[in-house]
Amino acid sequence: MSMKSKSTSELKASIHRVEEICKSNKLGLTEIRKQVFEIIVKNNIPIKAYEILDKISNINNKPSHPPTVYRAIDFLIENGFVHKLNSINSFVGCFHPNAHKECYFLICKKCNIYQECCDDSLKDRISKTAIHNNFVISNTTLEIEGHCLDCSQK
Amino acid sequence: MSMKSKSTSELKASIHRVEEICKSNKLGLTEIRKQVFEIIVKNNIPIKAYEILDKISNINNKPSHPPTVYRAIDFLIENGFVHKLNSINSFVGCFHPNAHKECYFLICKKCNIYQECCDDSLKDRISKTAIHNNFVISNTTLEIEGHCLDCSQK
DNA sequence: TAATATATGTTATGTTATAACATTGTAATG
DNA sequence: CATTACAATGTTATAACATAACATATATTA
Repeated sequence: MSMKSKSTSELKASIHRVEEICKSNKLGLTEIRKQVFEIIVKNNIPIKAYEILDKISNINNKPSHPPTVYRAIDFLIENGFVHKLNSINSFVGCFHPNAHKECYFLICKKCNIYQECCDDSLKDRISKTAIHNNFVISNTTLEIEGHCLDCSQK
Repeated sequence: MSMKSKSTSELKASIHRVEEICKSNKLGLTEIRKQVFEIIVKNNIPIKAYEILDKISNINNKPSHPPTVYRAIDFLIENGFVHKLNSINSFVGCFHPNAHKECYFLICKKCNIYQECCDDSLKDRISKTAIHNNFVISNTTLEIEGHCLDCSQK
């Protein structure tokens, strides 16, 4: 699997999917939340909160404030539409929301492209590790940093 | 494996081990670096940089500044004596430095006790996932948050 | 000893995130 | 319809986390 960025149609589909999920679950996908989601998914690399803030301010032609952005992000994360990459304080869109609540990531340090890598065998292995330690998982952060194929060949 | 805190003898051994490694590798384990390491390992839960700062200031009876602490932390992380938990912006001591450069963690959200869980099968699984994606790993963050046995029974 | 490298001190500032409270919009209920 | 309640957003301020830049000190070695 390559780490190329998403196509326009993939982006559209992703946005449409979120709209549908919100509609059917009666989640308030307000204008700001939608704007923030679109900014995040259209960015093909992880984006920072204050970068979103700048973009939102530009779109709406008036300054926005951090809480506005962080609240929207919270909403999007709570509902599985967006993930936070703790290792780089950045946010990425989820391209299969509802498939699972946890996502694992490969993050290229050179080109910053990221890739979800949530295969079941990995999930199982983490689950077994937790069980082995009598531990009940609430959430998992797995972020693998390194170099993607393209960047490691250069 | 329980998540109880380390015994005094384990702490002493841990500190002594670091001293030995530094001596044999000619790493400058200065007074401040040693103080910061001891503060981190003696704390049986993950500790934050500014908590370390307070403790250092108290020990030395004079105010220290953030760069002093962050530099010491950098040194300790570079040499594998300490790890950062990105999901909670906190630091923990490593009780088997040099065994491997990566560590995986279970972190109890209730009592904050943490547990290293670096078994090979998990490491292999992560490694395979990377290979499958043509990805070359430089570093991995795996932090499993949830509840330990004691806290999930209460 | 002079030159160099390593570590620390100090000031300031950059970056990331949230608290607290006011205001607005909207839906539900009497 | 007015009232209440709730959800969302606006706004100001500040908390929490981290580093840049430059000065000073300490140790190493040519």
